[in-house]
Amino acid sequence: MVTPPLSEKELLESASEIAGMTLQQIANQHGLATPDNQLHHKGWVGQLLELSLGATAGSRPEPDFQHIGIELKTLPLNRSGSPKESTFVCAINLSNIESIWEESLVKHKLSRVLWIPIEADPETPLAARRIGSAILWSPDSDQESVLRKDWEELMDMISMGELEQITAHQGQYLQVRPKAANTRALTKGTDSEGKNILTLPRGFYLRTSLTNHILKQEY
DNA sequence: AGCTGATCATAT
DNA sequence: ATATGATCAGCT
Repeated sequence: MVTPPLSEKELLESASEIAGMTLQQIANQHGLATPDNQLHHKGWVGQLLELSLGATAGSRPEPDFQHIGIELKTLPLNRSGSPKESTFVCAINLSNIESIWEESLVKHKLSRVLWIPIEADPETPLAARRIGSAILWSPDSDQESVLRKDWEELMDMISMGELEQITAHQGQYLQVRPKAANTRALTKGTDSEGKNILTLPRGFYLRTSLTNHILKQEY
């Protein structure tokens, strides 16, 4: 049982200690078996890192390191060392639509993030993948203005009942995509005539164009 | 090869 | 169903 970090400094020290280690080494420290692949274990790497760094939130809607206000995100890298996947931020509440960026869940979630790069070339077995150097990030003013513009455009459409017209092609850094168990999953929403409907749950995701900048900024 | 739309596991 | 953690896989 890893104790939660009491300060930002403690968290960064812990992250520094695991940099360079393999996922197998971390799993061994916690008596866990490494799955052969991630098809049925898509969240395994993220949960392993939560354990290793003493995150406390579990599945509660709170920052991973609540009292120091930091969110933990793993960042899978391809063989070129660039982000391989988009990053899920949060689900969109379609029955209580946010309208103010400053008060939005997206802004709060992204206010302070500890990114942990992880090797994720499919040719490298999961157990052998190495952990990279952590990056403690907050959006700079340029990044935040793009995020805000994307969020406002997308939320405007949602508030107009135009969710079904939104595609993942929209947004420079933020995009809207399904966030559901499958296409049969439903949540409450509103159509363009203001009528209540059931629709596919959606979430906000960060494009790799942003996470790639965050990675490169460090060098 | 990168991207979008679809999907997987677990806890509450 | 919604929150957490994400990656899969077919299409362009």
